[in-house]
Amino acid sequence: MADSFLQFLKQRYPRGNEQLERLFQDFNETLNNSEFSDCDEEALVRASDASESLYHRKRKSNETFQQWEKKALYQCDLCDAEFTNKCNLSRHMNTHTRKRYECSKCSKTLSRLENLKRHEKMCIRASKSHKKQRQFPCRHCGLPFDTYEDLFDHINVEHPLNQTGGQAGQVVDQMHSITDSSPPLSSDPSISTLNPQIENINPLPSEKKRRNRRVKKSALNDSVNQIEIIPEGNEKYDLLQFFSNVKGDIQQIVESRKKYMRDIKWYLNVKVEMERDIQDGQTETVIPSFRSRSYVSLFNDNHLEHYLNEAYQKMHRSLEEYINRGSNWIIRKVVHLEARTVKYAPINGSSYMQLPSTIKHCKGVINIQNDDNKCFLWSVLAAIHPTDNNAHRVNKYKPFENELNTTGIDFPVPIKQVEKFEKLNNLSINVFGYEGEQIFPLALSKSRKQPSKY
DNA sequence: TTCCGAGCAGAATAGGATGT
DNA sequence: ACATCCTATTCTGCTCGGAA
Repeated sequence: MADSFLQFLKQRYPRGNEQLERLFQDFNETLNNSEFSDCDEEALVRASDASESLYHRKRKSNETFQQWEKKALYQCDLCDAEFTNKCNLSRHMNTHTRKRYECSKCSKTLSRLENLKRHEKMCIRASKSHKKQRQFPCRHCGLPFDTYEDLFDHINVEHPLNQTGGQAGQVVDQMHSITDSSPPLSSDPSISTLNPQIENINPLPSEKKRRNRRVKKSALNDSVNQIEIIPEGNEKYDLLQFFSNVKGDIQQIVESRKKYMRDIKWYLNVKVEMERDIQDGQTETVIPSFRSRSYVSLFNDNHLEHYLNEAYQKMHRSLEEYINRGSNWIIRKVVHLEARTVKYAPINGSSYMQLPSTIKHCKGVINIQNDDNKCFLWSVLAAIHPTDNNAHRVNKYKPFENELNTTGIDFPVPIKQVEKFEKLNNLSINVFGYEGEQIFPLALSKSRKQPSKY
């Protein structure tokens, strides 16, 4: 009761002045000294009145403790944030789905509609943006577009494969096979059309056949899942057409994984075979991958289509940059598109879990078998106090537990507190993640005062 | 001259609360 | 449920002064 009341006071006056903070402190000490009994509500309310008289908020609430206690608390499933108002919880969820609102004047995106409106009032670049040259002209008709996404849609609708004569999506009678020696794709989205003869003789695969072109791989009890979609017919030679054709497939894959895992993280990866001429008439062939960024799709969000468009743009842009940067690379064919999904769980250091075998057997990682939430602490101590035998046992590090200052650090340690921990203990710490057989940094030390100690 | 840190201002983020 | 206002906090870019 008393603790609960103190929590009420703190919530009601979240940013008290110095005097009020002192009062909280005294009040807390009083509680600890048991001068108040837990049932002495009247005394607590008197203390509340005293605190209220010290702090005048602009918008004063008349809510009583009893009213406050009755209020339902709405908790976010993803980050444990609590709200007294359901609407605010709903609004808060946008921070997880990363919904953005784009300024029509400068294309900047903001997190909330109201913030966008405020921004637009101040946006001094309005007049400039109207004069801004559109960056993505179509090479077929010259029509300019603001975004690659718009250009992509335009080409798919207005200039399909038959731009120079064929209609790949409609001609179904001529079933001549196509060889991999067909002419290469252009790197420019607006000239994605290939040899018109090929377009005419090579129809798109039937829907039934297309369903059979998926190759599934999974790991870690199916929590990590990869589905490869193999291009067929002209799709091999027209990346945009391929993207357009498999969009439904990807949507279906992501939706079904969401049904299975609830919240998921996913990304796309396209592999493209490329070649170039080298000396003496020989050619060099490579199969680079072009990855989209990672997306989080929550159970109830509906931004998949937008994410897909963005993912396609990102991959295509990477491909273009690769070609422009490289030495005479030309595209031979699209090998496949991978859709990789993994269960989404917000990152926190937590307890022991088995490592993937590739990491487990590399002999370079200590996986401490703790049953508490202090895996971060044990990991740091393992680096400071290396041991030859049974390095995975917590007991090896318990004697040193008090060496580290963990004031104000939560366990499991959130990524955002790593820097605070570094400062408290004068250490440099890097945190890495592992997903889809790739290691990536989650937190890199900003400390410049000394080289990485650990 | 360059680098670095402190301080400042403006903008963005996001929670509390209220009105419709 | 949604729109909106208010506002503390955080982020970011810029300037400036001191030290090397």
